[in-house]
Amino acid sequence: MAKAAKSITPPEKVNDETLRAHVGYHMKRAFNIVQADLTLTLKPFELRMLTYTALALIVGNPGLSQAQLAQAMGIERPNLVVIVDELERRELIVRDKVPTDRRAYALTATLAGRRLFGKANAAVIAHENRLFADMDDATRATLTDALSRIRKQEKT
Amino acid sequence: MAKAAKSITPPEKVNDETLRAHVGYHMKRAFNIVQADLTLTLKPFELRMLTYTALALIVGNPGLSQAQLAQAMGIERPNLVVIVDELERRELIVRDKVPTDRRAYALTATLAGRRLFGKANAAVIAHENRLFADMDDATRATLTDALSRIRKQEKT
DNA sequence: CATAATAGTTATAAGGCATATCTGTTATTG
DNA sequence: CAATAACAGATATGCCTTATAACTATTATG
Repeated sequence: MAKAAKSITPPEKVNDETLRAHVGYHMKRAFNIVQADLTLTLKPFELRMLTYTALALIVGNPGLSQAQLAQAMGIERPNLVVIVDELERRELIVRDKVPTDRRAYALTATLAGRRLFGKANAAVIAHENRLFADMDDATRATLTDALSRIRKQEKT
Repeated sequence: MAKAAKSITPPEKVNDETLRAHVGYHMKRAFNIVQADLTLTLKPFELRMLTYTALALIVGNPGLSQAQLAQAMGIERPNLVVIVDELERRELIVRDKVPTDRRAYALTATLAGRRLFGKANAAVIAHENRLFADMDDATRATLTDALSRIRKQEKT
């Protein structure tokens, strides 16, 4: 009974029974933790989740257009612009003109970009191994599979 | 081959193999979908995820203080103020003075608040059943359990 | 060719979240 | 017990994420 002290009004422990009945509640709580840890993990590389994700997709899809990238990231084009701006300014990627379509840019990672991504990605893998340390591979696979099966509903 | 059209540069389908190796990536994608659907679900009640959550916790913990609520929701006190303001303005909750501690407020849901929450919560349950329709109860339990086992790491 | 559609951009706004700071109030402690 | 620390709530402020509207330049279409 360390510091029982002065319990203001009702319970010391807040009852969240109603919310715990919802899967989405657990998803949010878990993701908050993962996200916070990921932010710390990426900080040494001066990357945020969004810039890391964009860089990952550009590295894995050389020549990608901004519209494709925005679509893949599930964000709107205007919001992607500043992300691509930042990666370009840091010379991690280049915006090349597409000869066959002068409206579009072909995004490609530079050598520095690929190198930084390699290091950042290794850190992210370590971060995940740390966070999911007490979760065996089978459970981890089940978790991943269950999550990836959640899909948008068709609007009948 | 419906609309193959004019494939700008590289693939039609963006390769996110690297990202798919991370559980957090699947968590974010899945949560985005759940969150978007939840927003639509709560709209008829003029609730957002945060106001719904706050209301749920106040209904389930009558007399809760704002500090306790903020801590339970994992947000900072200043951000809770506006949420509680909104619920109070809509007369879904009341801020009662705590006689034993004149600094604190005891939050309690009004009858209208409890009624609205009842309806909203039923809608949220329906929303989850819809989203997780193709997931059997065992998988759903495994998912919930795996998610709730993700914990903040001790900073050795 | 006129019009629509597309790629990228700019401007703008709203929501979510954090920090610093302030006012009262309560707790601690020398 | 008076001085100080700690706490509850509130205000101000700023950053990040995301969305929409509207603009330019270019390409596609009827």
